[in-house]
Amino acid sequence: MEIEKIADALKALGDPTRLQIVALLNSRDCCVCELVPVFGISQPAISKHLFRLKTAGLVKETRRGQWVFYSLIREQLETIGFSLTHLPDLSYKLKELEQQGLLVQCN
Amino acid sequence: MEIEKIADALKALGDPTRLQIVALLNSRDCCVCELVPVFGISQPAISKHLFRLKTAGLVKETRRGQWVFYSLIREQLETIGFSLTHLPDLSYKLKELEQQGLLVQCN
DNA sequence: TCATAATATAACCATATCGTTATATCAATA
DNA sequence: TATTGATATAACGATATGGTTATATTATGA
Repeated sequence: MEIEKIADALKALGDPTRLQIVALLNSRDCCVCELVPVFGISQPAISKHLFRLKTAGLVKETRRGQWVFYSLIREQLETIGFSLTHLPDLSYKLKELEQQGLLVQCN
Repeated sequence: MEIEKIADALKALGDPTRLQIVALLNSRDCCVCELVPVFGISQPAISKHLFRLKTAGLVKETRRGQWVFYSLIREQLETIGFSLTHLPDLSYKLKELEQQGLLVQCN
């Protein structure tokens, strides 16, 4: 892959919110409505981050009825030479929200 | 490592010039005066990119007399989960400049 | 010690980035 | 079909980024 494309993907990963989104998606696919309450930012901000990751070829979306789920494209991460194994497991954030009843039932 | 630190290092890598600098340093340590002619940008611009990489903990500097050589901190790249093996070998750029006599004799 | 070469820092500017709020789009359902 | 909920897009603003030129710093050598 051209070095500019790799740089673009690394830049997409080089934001704390997006990198945490990627870490979450590493534990399981997530719906936009699940990601919003994890971070203290607006739904449009989350949508834009997801769009940025999608543009870099790092995630793909799947609509399930009303909801849109995002998942990692692991081959692309492999292609740019980035390994997820060094990222912390953030799935506890989703679990906490779920226990507090702050997640919409989207699946 | 905290995810913010990883994101910061990935952001440092997420610029085409800096990623190419890293690719060059992967082939051998380089002096600032060698890097300047490789890219079409000014010496201060190169210095700032190197400072950014240094701040992210990705490179270190060693002064040899008049010249300052930069080298990769490979453990840090490993720590953030980034592998250099997918980067193209850019050492030909230095070789071309050398053959054209456009490199200062700095070692 | 003074001139020169290499590098770093300062000040500045144009553009990109990342957030916001408001609004549009799309699917589900009463 | 009208309403509601989820998501995307538009428009905007504050700050970050990456380049420039000018200047300061540091080391070498006549």
